[in-house]
Amino acid sequence: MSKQLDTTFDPAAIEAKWYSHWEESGAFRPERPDAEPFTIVNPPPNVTGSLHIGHALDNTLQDIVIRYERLKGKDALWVVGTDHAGIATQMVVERQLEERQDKRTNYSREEFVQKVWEWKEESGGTITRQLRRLGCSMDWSREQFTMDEHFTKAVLKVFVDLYNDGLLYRDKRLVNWDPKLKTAISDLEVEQQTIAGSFWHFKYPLADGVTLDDGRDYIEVATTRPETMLADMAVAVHPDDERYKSVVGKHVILPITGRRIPIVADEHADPELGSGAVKITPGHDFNDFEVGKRAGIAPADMLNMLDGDANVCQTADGKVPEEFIGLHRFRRDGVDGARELVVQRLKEQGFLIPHVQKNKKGEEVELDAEPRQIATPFGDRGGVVIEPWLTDQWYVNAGELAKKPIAAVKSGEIEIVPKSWEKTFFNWMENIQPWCVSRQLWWGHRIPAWYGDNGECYVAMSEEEAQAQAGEGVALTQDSDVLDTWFSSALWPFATLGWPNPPQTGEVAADASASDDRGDSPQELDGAEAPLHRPADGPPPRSGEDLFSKHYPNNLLISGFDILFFWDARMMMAGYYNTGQAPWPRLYLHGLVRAADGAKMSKSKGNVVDPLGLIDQYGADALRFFMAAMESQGRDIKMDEKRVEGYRNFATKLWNATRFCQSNGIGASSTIKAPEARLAANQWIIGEVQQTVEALDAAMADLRFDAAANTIYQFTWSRFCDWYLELIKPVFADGASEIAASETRAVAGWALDQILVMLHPFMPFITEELWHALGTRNYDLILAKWPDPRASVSRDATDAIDWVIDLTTNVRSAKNELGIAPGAKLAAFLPEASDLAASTIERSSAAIERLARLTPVTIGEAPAGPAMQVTAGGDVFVIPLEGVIDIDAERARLSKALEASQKEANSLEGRLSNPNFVERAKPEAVEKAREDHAHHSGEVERLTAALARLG
RNA sequence: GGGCGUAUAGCUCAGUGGUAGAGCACUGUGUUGACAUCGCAGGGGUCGGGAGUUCAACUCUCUCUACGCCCA
Repeated sequence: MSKQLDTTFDPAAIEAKWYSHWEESGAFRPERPDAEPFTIVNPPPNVTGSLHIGHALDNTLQDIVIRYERLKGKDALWVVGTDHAGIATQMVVERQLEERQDKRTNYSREEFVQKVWEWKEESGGTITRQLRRLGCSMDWSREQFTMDEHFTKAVLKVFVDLYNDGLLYRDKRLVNWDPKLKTAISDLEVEQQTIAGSFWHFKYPLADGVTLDDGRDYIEVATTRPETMLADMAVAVHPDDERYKSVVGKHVILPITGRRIPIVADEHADPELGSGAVKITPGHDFNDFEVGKRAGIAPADMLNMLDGDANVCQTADGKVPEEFIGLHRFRRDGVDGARELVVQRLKEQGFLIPHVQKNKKGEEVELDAEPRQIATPFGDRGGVVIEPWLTDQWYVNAGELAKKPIAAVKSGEIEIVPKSWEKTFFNWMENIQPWCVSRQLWWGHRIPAWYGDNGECYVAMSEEEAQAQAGEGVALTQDSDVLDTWFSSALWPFATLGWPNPPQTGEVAADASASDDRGDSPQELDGAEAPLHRPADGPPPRSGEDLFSKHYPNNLLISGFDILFFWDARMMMAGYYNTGQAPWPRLYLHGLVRAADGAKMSKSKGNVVDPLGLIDQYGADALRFFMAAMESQGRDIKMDEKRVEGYRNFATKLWNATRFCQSNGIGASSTIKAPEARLAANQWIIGEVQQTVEALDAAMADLRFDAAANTIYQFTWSRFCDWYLELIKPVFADGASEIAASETRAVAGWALDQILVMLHPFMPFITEELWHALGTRNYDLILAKWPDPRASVSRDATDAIDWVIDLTTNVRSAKNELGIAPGAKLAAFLPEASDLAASTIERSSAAIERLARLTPVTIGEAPAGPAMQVTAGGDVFVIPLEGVIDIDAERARLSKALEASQKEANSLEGRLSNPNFVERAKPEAVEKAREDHAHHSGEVERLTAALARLG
């Protein structure tokens, strides 16, 4: 039953209604057991997060794809869920405790984790509600969480498998330690920032009376981190450095600690840099760690001088003076730390070499240190300087796991779109380092490793299995760490589909054979055109369904490029390792959404645009369309609210066009195939629909979201609304042919339906509303069938309409330039009519009168007197203008056109007279040049004559 | 230091080996009861600079400049 549409379109009034209708009816994953599968997994947002503009982009693109594939009849599955987000979530809960002057360590591990679960229950629905507001058609009935029981089981299995295959191991080496969060983090979670710092130069006195060749009794070293000298274990010089050759193998006595350390030769020391000698602190610097190992120092013997908070602690040799113990590594909150005290003591003892520089007046001044810009590592979550720290952690042999993904991208088995990211991908994957996967947190997947009294390690799925390995009576303690969140999310493409459980053999979709009672309703004249599918009676679950077999590998992954390494690459590694297959054949990477001025959005800058605010203001459809239209491959999107507004206007335009149709008896169409049409305008619009579907399909196949959006936008507004609706208005005038009106109602209703289907992936809410407003439907638009016009339209008909459009545009333009009232109806004469002109004037006089406002149109000579000339295709109309004519204005108009044609003709003439062009250019190009030349020459002739006639 | 990307109309951006398009903004105008969240018409660009390849370059190659991002 069609219903009268309100005169204004109010997005808020329809969005909630349709979303809950879709979700409740199971439309997001209709029962299609025999259909080709199409699968996307959603990048799981942090469970306690909320929707930001980047999510809006990412999810809009995915929803467009999934709705498109669903309309094309596929068994489209969009897997959704949330990520437990170890560090982020634990931080949120800890912050809440802090607000109450409470802290995590006041609780047992179990109590704290319980609090996190409570918070997850409380806030976990926020982002999923927001995704619904955006219109995302995910399969909520199977919503996943990375700490669900089945998912956790998969995580443990992968850990155990990797361990048993020797690809995951425990190792003592330097890690990136975040002293604020007190956990290790991976290389990817470290961000290098350049900050202002200092470069100090010190004297390290040589031991045993040794001197350098130049007589000095010390070696000069320089450092940006003086505090680490408390754990120095060597001084390195380049093996070829003549200045130091004589002292290699000798020793220095460290000031402050009095530690006796060797001078070693190592190529790490750069003779060009500073003095050429560098202090070596293997326990607190990644480069020094390697130097230390080369110098024969075992990691276990490397001195450590910092605790987990990065406060100074006693080294194993007990040489750190008491006054340093407990100091923070450097000045913090206005309190000096070990760095400042080391500098002070060295200066007092005469070991500081001052930095001399000139001040503004040109006078030499002495500073303790040289000011410098220093690349400094920061933790991406905690925001404090990372401390390289020697600990035992679990590592994944990423280099081994990266091999298959690299080969897959090289061979094209996995396509990265846009391709320009491939190089970045290879660059990282080919230089990948062992991945530190253990985290010293409480919230997350606990590492399935148990230790015996003597440190023996047992890795197993459960404590029982570990106990079985260890044997009776061995007391076991479980590793207290949890896994990196990305270790689990790497399994998302398959663990969400039931992996590793073998498919259940139970009855599959018992009602699959339920009667097929569609297609026989009066609406479905074309029986074969029934919708392929319909929603299940209720949402799944469908026990026994083997999702993994059917939906893995997935078909596509869409993500921001910012998580290419964090997530996408690791899914590839996990996919190949665990399933032997790529997780998906295609990876689409989109950019960032930036603020209007191009700056990165950030809370601290206060330039964050809230997508929910935009939805409130313009509607979800407008925001979605904006995202699609702006998404060209490989470029960031700048926020442009005016443009969102423009797409809200587009929605209003469609709304009003539909109201017009309603008021003329145009309603829901009954066929998917284009209706039979005789009238030129109707044939023309059918042809236009056909072209639009083809262009849209091509754009979607290439994932050109901008091209797809623009295609349907232009068709709807510039073709359907601007021309077609105007062309058919005369058909509904009083006294017009009922046969013509009837045909036009059928075609217009059909064309409008095709618009709704094609636009639906981009603007799901308004299209569904209009779909139902136009008449009774057997199924919702979300489950309709993609256009398939299967029509052939006559060239004569489309030429006729193109001719009318050309005529109309030219008449309007001429009137405008001559200052003639746009509404004025004028008589026109066509001295020499082409066949096309003659038949079109015959068939479409009403349209010519209404649009071009020419009536009557006479084929024959015009009476003598002032007139203007207007062309349509090759036909030249003469329009007498006695009384209203402004001869000067018409002369100016013709002169301008003449000048343009003359210029074109000259240019083409030049090209055609160049033998090189005629001989060597493609024949089509030459032919086109000839045609254009003929046309412009003709115009020159015509316009010259017309000007002469004006006098 | 290495890698990648971008420079096209006032703004935000598409684009193709045969001398350029969209949306917004701007100017003029308002005729037909879908729509002023609109219609119609129009102005506006030596496609960052330079060189090369080509009959032909905004499009391909090199180079320079500016900006951005990633990695070290």
